[in-house]
Amino acid sequence: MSIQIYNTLSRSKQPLKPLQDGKIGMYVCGMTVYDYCHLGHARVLVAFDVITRYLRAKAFEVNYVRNITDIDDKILRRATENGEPYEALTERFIAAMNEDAERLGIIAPDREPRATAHIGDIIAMITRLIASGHAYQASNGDVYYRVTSFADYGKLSGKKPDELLSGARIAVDEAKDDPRDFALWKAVDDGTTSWSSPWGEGRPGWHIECSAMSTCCLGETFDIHGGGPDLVFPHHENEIAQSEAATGKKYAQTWMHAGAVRVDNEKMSKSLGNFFTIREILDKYHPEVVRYFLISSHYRSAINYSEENLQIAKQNLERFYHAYKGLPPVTLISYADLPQDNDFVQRFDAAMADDFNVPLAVAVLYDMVRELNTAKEAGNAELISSLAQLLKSLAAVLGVLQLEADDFLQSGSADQLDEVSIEALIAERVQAKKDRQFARADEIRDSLKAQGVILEDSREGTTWRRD
RNA sequence: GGCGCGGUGGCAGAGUGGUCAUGCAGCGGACUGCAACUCCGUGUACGCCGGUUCGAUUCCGACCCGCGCCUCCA
Repeated sequence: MSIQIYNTLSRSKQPLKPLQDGKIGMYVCGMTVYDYCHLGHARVLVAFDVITRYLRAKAFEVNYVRNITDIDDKILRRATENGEPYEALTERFIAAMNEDAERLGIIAPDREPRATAHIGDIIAMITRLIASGHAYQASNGDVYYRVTSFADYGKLSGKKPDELLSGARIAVDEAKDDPRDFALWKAVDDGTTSWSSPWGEGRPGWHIECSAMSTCCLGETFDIHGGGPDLVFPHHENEIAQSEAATGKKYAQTWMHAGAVRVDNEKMSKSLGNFFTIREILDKYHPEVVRYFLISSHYRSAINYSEENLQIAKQNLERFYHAYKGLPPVTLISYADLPQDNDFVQRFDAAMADDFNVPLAVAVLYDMVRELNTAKEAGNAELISSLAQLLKSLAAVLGVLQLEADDFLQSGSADQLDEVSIEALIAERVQAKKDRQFARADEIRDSLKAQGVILEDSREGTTWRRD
């Protein structure tokens, strides 16, 4: 069965047809590193992580490139505010980003090009655009892209150039020939944040770096270009204009965009100031809870951040990890080696092949959990073992459910009641129960519960988890 | 104003022209000393109004509402 992917360019699902058999080049717009990543960034990271995992599971050789924008007006402004060199600022936030990504279980991209390391490629592309009449140097020294020179301008975002002109929100810049034109090169000469170019000292505009880096890493035409929902226009539209005008070839085959993260039904964004950083959420929730929350809706639909929804994600994961309790060790099976005639495998794969329908794939996992729990009650060792192995192997494609049950269920912060004390109280309660002193036993259980520890009795003994 | 996306049971969230999503919560039962966990059972859900159809939540049209982009943002 072929994999169907929704393409923003065509506004429809299309079968994935790699340019080269078995290989996929994918470029995803990454971070501008002047602040901590927020949950919206996490959404994009997780979405394309799952996509990459699935494509690799299906034996595609994925070359995943995710850039880092490390030179930009916002970076420079923040560095000035802090009174530090901009490189110190960007290095710090790159490190923070890597830390956040790792905690969320994101597999590192194959390449992480930085804008400042590709100034030569950027200059080369701008030179090409000027030579072909798609760009010009203005009187202020800036180099601009001439939007009217590209007939297909607007094809990604569905905008018409004429309507952009009538919109009152485009600032009229005297230096530009046309208000719709955008900067490829900004003329500045401060000795520290500028580079030499045929047009004098300066630094690149925002959009050109991605055209240059993607072409550099993946070629002039490649398979998938992804990013956040607010990049469709103008960023990705401008990338297409630059790249296709420069090369005369189709740029990306498929454009994929993640859905927005909202707070109180409003988009979470820096400009609105209503964002939550990944690390502050991770202070309150286990990383897998955050990851699960982010994949529990389809990657293209909007999700709403709320404490309640995170809490529900936590409860959902608890159900999964409960099923793992008391299981024999599980060895993962690679996706290709899974039993292809198995109903769960087929349903899971069909869901994922249909534009990465993770919520539907997760529903399959729930069906497996029920069957696993039933097998556990029946004591069917063979079935238990095979279901557990299948469940964990499929979940690996989503990057969840890879921990040991207690590592998830008993995880908590340092200020909570320690394990030794909990175990001691459990031992005391076991004795009380044996002595049929149920009042004392219940007292211990209630006391632990008040401290966030839930006890569960079973034939095999008493286990605990944190609430 | 232009362009686009969406409105599914208490909540979250898939999906389909005609018996099931799934999870959480609720209710009933089993299990339990009592719970928790688990299992079984349980809901006249598809914004509104028309149209097409033997039959529409699913297709078509109008309307209402929400959201996004059009300016830096993932």
